[in-house]
Amino acid sequence: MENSQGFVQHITAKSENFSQWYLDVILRARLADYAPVRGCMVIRPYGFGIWENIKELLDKRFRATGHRNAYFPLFIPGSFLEKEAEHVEGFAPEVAWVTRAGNEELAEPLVVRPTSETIIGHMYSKWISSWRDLPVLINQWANVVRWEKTTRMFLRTSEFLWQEGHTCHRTKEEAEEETLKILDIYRSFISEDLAIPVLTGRKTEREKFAGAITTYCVEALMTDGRALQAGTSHNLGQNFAKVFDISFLDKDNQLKYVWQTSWGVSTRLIGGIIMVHGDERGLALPPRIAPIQVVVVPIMPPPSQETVLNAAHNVFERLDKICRVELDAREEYSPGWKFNEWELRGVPIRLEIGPRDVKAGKVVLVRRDTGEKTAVPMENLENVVTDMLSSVQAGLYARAKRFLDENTHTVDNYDEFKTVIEKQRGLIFAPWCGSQECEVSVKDETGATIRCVPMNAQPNPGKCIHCGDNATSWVYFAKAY
RNA sequence: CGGGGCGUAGCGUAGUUUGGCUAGCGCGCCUGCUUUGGGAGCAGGAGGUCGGAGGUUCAAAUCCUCUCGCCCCGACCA
Repeated sequence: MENSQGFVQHITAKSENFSQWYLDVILRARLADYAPVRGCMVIRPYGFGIWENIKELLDKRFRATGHRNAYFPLFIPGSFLEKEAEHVEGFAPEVAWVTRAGNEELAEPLVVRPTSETIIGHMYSKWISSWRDLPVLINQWANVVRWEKTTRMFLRTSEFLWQEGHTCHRTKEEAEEETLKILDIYRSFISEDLAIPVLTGRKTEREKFAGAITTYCVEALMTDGRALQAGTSHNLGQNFAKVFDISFLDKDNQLKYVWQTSWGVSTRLIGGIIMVHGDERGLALPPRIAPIQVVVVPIMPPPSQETVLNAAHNVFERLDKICRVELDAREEYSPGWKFNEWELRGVPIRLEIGPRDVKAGKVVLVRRDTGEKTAVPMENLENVVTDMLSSVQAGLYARAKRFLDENTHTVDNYDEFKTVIEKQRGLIFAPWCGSQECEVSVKDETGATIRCVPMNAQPNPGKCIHCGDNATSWVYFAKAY
């Protein structure tokens, strides 16, 4: 794309100041705005449109695997949170409390849910009594509140939207299978629908969910070289079942605790989309989740106004049957202004139609990922648009995949490790002895954390990057959001 | 939570050091005419009391105290 700087007058250069660029894109593309409450944001219609598409596509995948949606209360009795030791310790510092209603002090203070394991566990203990009641496969789309000290739009806000799945199983094996099944749904959803390549793996003891026995995760690499945890799937074992007494009589007439899982992704995914696909011109949205997939911009100098507008309406009607299309016929903005605006807002395909095109029976298509322009005969319109939407989706994925590959470094000595983290960032694949001491030391000394232990860890030779003892596995390190 | 920076019209800012403001400018907005294939032009017009509270002073955007919020770097964290 030539002259890319000249067109973008309203956002900070991505190469100059990534953080500021990120915020500018969000505000200028009208994805979200600051709320009058500390750490909170308003998700505007365009940003919420992305979330609605994410919801729809993910929900389909959940339903297809037997999950059903439900809704549990926003308020949780304060005492619930304290029942699971690790869980309290993990969440206590960031929990918001309700202690008063009107002028009355509440007999038992309530917490605003930071996550729903406890209250759902409480209900499950009422609902489950026999092995025939299992499995329970419930998901909830909800808001949660975590009083974070440092907030950042979409990545970490005091309140955010997410889905949380909570399941109960008869056996340990079934629970593990569910945990991994969900991890795979996340992996395929994020790579196929969001066009973001991810790593899958297991969290270390230090990084896992408070109260889980194992946490699996999908990690993505942002274009500033930092990793983003995009989703997690936890095997909760029987920790919560024991605390909330979720038990059942098994086939062998023995009373047993259920085996549970929980898993979630949040509006943070939108932050990931921005940071993976965005460029100097602003947002670039993968077609599958773009609220507007094609924007029709008519170019109508005076004598031809009616002809062009009619043709544009006709094109709109045709495309409306096959994709999410919008006609931008506003007269108060020039075509050039609209081009820049819709690029900033990340619309995958722009369709230009002017007097010359009408005369020639063509339209011009411009794709957001490459800027490439194509003149298309009117009669092929639907086919070409459909193909181009797939092609943009694939193009964005390919570009992100190339970036991930080029920024994943295999390193086996600590000096090189430190240099790479400091100068190039990205992911570092390195051997680790498995001790928390080394994990913490590396973090203190370099700022990098272990993002995940890969799923199919081969028996690996090698010496721990930090202490030099025999490595138990090769793991991915990165600076993370 | 620590260090640094910033809050003046919808947005971006000048003015703050050295109080004197009737707060200046650009974009955007409104009206009209001309325009329309990469952020159109001209003319006219509306809009701010300087994040908030208190104080010093004849006089405060400007000085002092407190407070709220945002950004950056770090710490912490699902």
